[in-house]
Amino acid sequence: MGGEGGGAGGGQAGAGRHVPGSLTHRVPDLGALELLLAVARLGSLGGAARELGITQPAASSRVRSMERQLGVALVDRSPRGSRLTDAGALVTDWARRIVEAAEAFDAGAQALRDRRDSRLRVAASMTIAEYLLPGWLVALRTQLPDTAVSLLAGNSTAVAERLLTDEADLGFVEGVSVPAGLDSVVIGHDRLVVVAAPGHPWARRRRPLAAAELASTPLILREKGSGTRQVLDAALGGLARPLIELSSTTAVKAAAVGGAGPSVLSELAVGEELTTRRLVSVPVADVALARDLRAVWPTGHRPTGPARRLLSLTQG
Amino acid sequence: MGGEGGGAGGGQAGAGRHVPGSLTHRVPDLGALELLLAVARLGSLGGAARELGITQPAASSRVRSMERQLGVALVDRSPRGSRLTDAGALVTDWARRIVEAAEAFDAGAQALRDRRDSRLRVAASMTIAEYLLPGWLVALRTQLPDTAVSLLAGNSTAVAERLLTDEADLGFVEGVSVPAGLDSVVIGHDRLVVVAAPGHPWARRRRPLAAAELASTPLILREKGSGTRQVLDAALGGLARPLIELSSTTAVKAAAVGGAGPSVLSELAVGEELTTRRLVSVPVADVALARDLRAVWPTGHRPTGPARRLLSLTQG
DNA sequence: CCTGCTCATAACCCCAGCTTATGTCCTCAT
DNA sequence: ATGAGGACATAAGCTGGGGTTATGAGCAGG
Repeated sequence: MGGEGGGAGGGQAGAGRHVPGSLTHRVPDLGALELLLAVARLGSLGGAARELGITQPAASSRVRSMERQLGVALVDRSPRGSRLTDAGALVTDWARRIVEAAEAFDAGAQALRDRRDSRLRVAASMTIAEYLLPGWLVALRTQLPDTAVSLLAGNSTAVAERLLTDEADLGFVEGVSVPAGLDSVVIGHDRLVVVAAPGHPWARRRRPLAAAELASTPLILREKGSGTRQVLDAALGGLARPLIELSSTTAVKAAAVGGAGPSVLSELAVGEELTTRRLVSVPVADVALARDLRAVWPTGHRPTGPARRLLSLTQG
Repeated sequence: MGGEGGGAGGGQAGAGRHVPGSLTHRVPDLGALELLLAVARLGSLGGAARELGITQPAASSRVRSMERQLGVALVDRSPRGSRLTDAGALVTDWARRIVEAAEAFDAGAQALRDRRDSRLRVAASMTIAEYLLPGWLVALRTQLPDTAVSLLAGNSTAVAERLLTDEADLGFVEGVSVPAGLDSVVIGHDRLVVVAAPGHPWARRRRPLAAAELASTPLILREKGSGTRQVLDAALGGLARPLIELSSTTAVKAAAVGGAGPSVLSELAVGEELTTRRLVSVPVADVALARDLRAVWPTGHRPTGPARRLLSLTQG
């Protein structure tokens, strides 16, 4: 059952150097990955080729060069079809994650492009636009393939304004207060979580952390003024002590994962890291770090049509 | 501020069609995305070009064509640098997820290629190899850039055998029993979770589900014989009733997200869907769905060197 | 034994993306 | 002012990966 590989010619013995030569040279492009997924699903190179609208030789050669690039045999060709190797199955699963991320990217980008004149105009806060909306859009697309969605990202006030001036059909905001003139429904919660690398002492902690303790410990934080920083400061009473201040959520995450220290981040931003245990969430006692995520619309104008459909996708 | 775009020429009015034309034509390739991240980080096209080892005109044209492709202005060029547009910032965040998935892919693929003659040979069960290992390898690479890691995926018995015949330095298995002749340490838990689409009645449920109730409800399941199916059957006493049987975890997830019905899946497989609320976890009362994830090694041969380093990355 | 499915190989074509060389615009220091 | 320097844009020309058509070769089943 091993992740078998073999095949794929001899060539360079030895180890895998960490060549700086960017990913592009070591990871097949999206087209190839999609092709691989299609082969996995259909069990045939030719079939996959047909599905992607290319010819069979093209598919054949593409898969072959992918195998050469990776140095691993991915599919077992036989005169009556192709099945994935064990290694191929693994690779395909990893590939699927790339493709899913690409689909989310595509859905988001498309919404960003089609501004006015779309059949569904959504206005959303940054956090929601960043982490949640692409997934919803991918789902919506399976239900309403022909609905053009446009996305406008901004803060709560901007979202409210767009709705009230009828420049958007549906809005999403985070925070406790609902802007005036809008009806809303809670669709989820954004919780700030205290996180640490698995090696950090706090990671083993079972007794919840007290607010005072959190406030007195230097943390890896976003710069002052950022949304999450504001919430944290408010929850602690303006006391958060920075260990380092970084200007992007990603940089903060990277520092925390690297063990530089504990941090406080939106659950949405670290969900992945938590389930794969690159970061561990630390229980907290008496600090209010939860915010509601709400869908909003102008009072009275209950969402209908595509807006209603999107709304139903987001609700529990 | 709004996800501003504008710029990028006039051209086709109209909506966003859901052209089947594969992702490749709508999502920039990895090279372009890396370039965008570099521009975001460095604040300059030329700087980014230098970092990626290409020339400034190449970077300039690449970014431009990316903007043309997406129909959104991504960077604000000025004679003293380039900053991201608001829309650009959003796009960059989505791009980052693709690139991270690609890095995991790369780390995994590299480990799959470098079989013997590597300085660290890891044997892992499928689930761990699929969901956890790539992340660990990415992290390990930052600590030990020159260590070649090889990965062999199989079931517990295969992992044990590799370790005992000195074909692997460190193993990872899931399950309750530790194969004979191996020492182990628990590094995490894999819990099967009952999941449903947000619209499903169970999604709103607060009272935990009883085992009997779960056993009597038709579920979307992997085919009989799969790992997760076995665990579930065992926990329920061989009683799980299938609504549909599908042959891949992905297919099951897709069906569940689509609202076909509730399902039971590994927490690792649905972590992402849970945090973005495409799926909701249903509380369960009296069913034992947790398995330990363990690192294992031959009794006595405590991991040292790179193996120890990897182990420490995985521990809480 | 032929029909029909699979995959492989060969010869050719095209365009995306690279390079080098040069131009424009702005800023800052002399 | 004026010239040096940084950052981006434009213009040529080259190259290779990925596509196409055309054809061959294994294996299954009527």
